[in-house]
Amino acid sequence: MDDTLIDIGEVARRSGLAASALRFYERKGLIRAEGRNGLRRAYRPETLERLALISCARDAGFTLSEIAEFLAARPSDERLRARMAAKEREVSQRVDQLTRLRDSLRHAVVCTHDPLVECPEFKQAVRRVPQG
Amino acid sequence: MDDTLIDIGEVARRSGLAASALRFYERKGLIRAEGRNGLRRAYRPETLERLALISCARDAGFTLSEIAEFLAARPSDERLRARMAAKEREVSQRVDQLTRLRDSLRHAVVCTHDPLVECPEFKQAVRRVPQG
DNA sequence: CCTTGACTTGAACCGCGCTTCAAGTCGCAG
DNA sequence: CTGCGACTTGAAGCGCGGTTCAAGTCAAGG
Repeated sequence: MDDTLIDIGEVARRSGLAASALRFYERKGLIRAEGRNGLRRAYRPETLERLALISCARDAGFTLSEIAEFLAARPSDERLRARMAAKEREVSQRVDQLTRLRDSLRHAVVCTHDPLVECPEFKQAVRRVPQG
Repeated sequence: MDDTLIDIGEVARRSGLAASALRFYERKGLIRAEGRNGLRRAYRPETLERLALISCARDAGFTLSEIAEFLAARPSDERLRARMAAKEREVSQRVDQLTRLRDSLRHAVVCTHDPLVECPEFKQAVRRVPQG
């Protein structure tokens, strides 16, 4: 019908996600097909962008239902806005913690402590963050 | 017997982990009790430090078996060292991505786009990273 | 028209990281 | 000695994020 629409195989290929995952996301309300070509789902190309965002958020530790909520966010939803602000603080802390962990790993690669886990420099990763 | 050893209930309380999780970690080889008091596990206080490290790594997205490997690392294990170097690069990328996501969330909190997900500034989160 | 093969469905299954349960053991206070 | 309650075990169960399977549909090419 509309050749600007793409089918699930192509979306899978271009997004790097399995077709089964795309159907799963649809059941969860994260994406939807614009229409059908016979039985086959026909997706708008923008879906790829949306999927990239979904993958990013999922990698960041968001659950799929959180992502679904955030994707539906309207500027008037103050409760959701507050949840996003909370999530922002959470992500900030994760950034700090991951940064320390990265530094520890970086050190581990050249460390001679035996076992590595005993190295005080390595243990930096686990340093208490103020207001943890 | 040895009152420097602490029992599972206290470890649970002080680590914030459930006793069931501690037994689970033991089965997975992540921690071990120094001895037993009757049937009861008796842990060395250093276990708490180790658990903090485990929690940190787990929050960072390491699987429990990865963590077990890394905890056992000896400086002579070159293969493991290489895996840690790889993990370091992975963590670096996650830091970058999370940083972008944090910035997007920060913006989302004050954004007026409707729906939010259409905001170009918000979409920064998903910006392609060179050599992704 | 007929085959091919990518799609469709719902349901069952998976690995991970635990938690819960049932049944039993034991240390310690009274 | 008698509870009590915190511990012990193995096995089963759970929520998440999907994958796999069986059986069926259908579009397009030869």
